[in-house]
Amino acid sequence: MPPASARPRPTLVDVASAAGVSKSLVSLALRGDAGVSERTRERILVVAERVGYRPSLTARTLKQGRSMMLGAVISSLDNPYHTEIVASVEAAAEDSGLSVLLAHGSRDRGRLADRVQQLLDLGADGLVVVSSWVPEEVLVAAARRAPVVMVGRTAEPVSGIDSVNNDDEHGAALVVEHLVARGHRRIAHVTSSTRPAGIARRRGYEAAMRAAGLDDEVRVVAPDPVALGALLDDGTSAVFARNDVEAVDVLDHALDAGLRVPDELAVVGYDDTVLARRARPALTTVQQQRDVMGSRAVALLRERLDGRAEDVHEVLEPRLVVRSSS
Amino acid sequence: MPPASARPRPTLVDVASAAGVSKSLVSLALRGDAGVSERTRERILVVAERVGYRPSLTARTLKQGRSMMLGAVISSLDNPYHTEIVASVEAAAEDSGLSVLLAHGSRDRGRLADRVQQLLDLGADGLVVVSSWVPEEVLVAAARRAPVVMVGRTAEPVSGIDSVNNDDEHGAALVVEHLVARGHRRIAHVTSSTRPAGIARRRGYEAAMRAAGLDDEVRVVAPDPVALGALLDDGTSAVFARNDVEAVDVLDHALDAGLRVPDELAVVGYDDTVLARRARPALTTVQQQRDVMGSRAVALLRERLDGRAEDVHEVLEPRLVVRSSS
DNA sequence: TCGAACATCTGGAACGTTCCAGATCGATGC
DNA sequence: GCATCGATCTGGAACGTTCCAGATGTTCGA
Repeated sequence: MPPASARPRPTLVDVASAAGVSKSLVSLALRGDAGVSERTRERILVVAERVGYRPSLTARTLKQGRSMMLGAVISSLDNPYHTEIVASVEAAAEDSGLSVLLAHGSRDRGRLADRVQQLLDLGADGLVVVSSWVPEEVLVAAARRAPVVMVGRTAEPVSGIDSVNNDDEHGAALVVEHLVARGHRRIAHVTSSTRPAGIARRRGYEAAMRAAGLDDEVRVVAPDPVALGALLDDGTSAVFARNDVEAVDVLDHALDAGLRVPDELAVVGYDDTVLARRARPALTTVQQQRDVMGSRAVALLRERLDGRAEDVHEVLEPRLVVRSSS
Repeated sequence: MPPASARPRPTLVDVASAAGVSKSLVSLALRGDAGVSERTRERILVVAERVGYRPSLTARTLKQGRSMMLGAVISSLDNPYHTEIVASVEAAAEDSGLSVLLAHGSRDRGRLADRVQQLLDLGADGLVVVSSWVPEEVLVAAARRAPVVMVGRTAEPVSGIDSVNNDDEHGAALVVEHLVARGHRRIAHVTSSTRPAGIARRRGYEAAMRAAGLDDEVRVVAPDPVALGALLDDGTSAVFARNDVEAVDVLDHALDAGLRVPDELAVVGYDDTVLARRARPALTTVQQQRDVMGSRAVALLRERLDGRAEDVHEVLEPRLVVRSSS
């Protein structure tokens, strides 16, 4: 049953007996405790190295009741927006001496819920959720076990969950204002999303259109070929898509239809992912300060671990990034 | 120090005393052991549910010496090729009742080595490595603690590490043969890679060119603007890029330069990622059976856990996927 | 010279499981 | 009526750490 190669891994006791001291002393020495003489410490370090000792995080976590490890739950590995947030969370965690373990669960709510439980059962000290698909009640329950922060999604008022988000409504308004300033009036919004962020962006679009006196021009369409085809035929001069992925679709569609971008059609996205930079022409889009999101998320978790009880919801101001597609 | 909300989580003992039985019985009941009477089992399940009991994976792992958990190490979250492999590993692991924890470490060798150690220290039963940046000696050492399989990269002969890879040389040859059959002679290879897969693809390209009697046409250039510009000026009629990411760059460059693809320039990639499907025109590329890679990787780990001692290196045959860019 | 203070080290309990060896008890076979 | 058996349950050791309470030995001041 055990692998053929399985020499049982050395423990503190092995190091201790090899060095002729007690296991407690080995533990102290390896953790750099002050009350260990320099000579002994060095001898112990050498022996530990020689026998290939590595501490068991499992045992340590069990004893200490904390793991120095954060869990990150992510639903999509193929949306750069999510993965870039995770990367920024990792960077921030590392600065705090914490490490991050990722659990991935597609858009399957049940599976995502399992992954949340798994991270908690493993002893994660906190959870960063980068997914709008994890059911909120699962997170509320999770928050009773360890601090939870949602990134890119705002939690319900008194759920026990913190959140870091950008102001999607305002971001959408920035886009509309930009297009209006460029002289556009027929500005359509392309979205397929029923997720909170998508809804907020749509609301922001509609409000900004009304504010610009363009109530009659409000037009929301799905990103499917038929709807897009109709859109391009009816004199629409600018399209604001709910995210970069869908903006790129619109772009491709317009170029295939022989339209010149941005002269005949302006296209704007949201998220400022690598897709926007890579697109031809490069996409105008909305930037969400993802690096700040990561570090704020980690900061919020640490505050909770230090005892904060009230929920905190941070909202970051988005910035318009103008490129050549508008 | 402990969070204000911290009610210590219930343990087996709590459930046991609430149900008026021993902790051993609770353990047996929750794990579905046969020797527990139906009546008691049910009572225990109810009580466990009521007090919100969840087993500690940490304690279980410590006691059992195995975690039912695989670790996956990945260096880049933004290359769809890697993330799609991870997704296929996850699917395969789930079928075996194992879960997968991801550790991400960019292209920082030191950090990746740390992540490998962390997964092992946490008790991962096996490691899937989807990164060419983890130093091989780190993996060789890791393989003494738990089975390790590399995906998309072939291990050294007797390292104790298994691998699942595709035949990059053959894949590159397929591309060249396809282009030759289409009448191309000036076929250049675009690559920037010093990684094993990149090198093998280049070797395959060169060999296939020679086999087609095109020794004089062998041309390898870096994917930078200057080199690409020169390439497009000198009558090159087809470009084979080392992966889809770079193929898309070539595509953009060619289109920007006013070339028609595929009429004036054929472009072919490698990996068959979502990028290839999305590109305009859609990219001809090489498919690597990523789903098979994931399930073979998990299968190899399981065999090791069951005692296999010899290294196994699986090589899958790649398939050409012809789309409209060639 | 003696106790105190300090530096250094040790033993054992505890963390929450699993699992082995055995306890308990009613039913069964003879 | 007695040993045996099976079904059901229990106690305690063990996994590899950490950490507390204390042991040991050395040095110092008076």
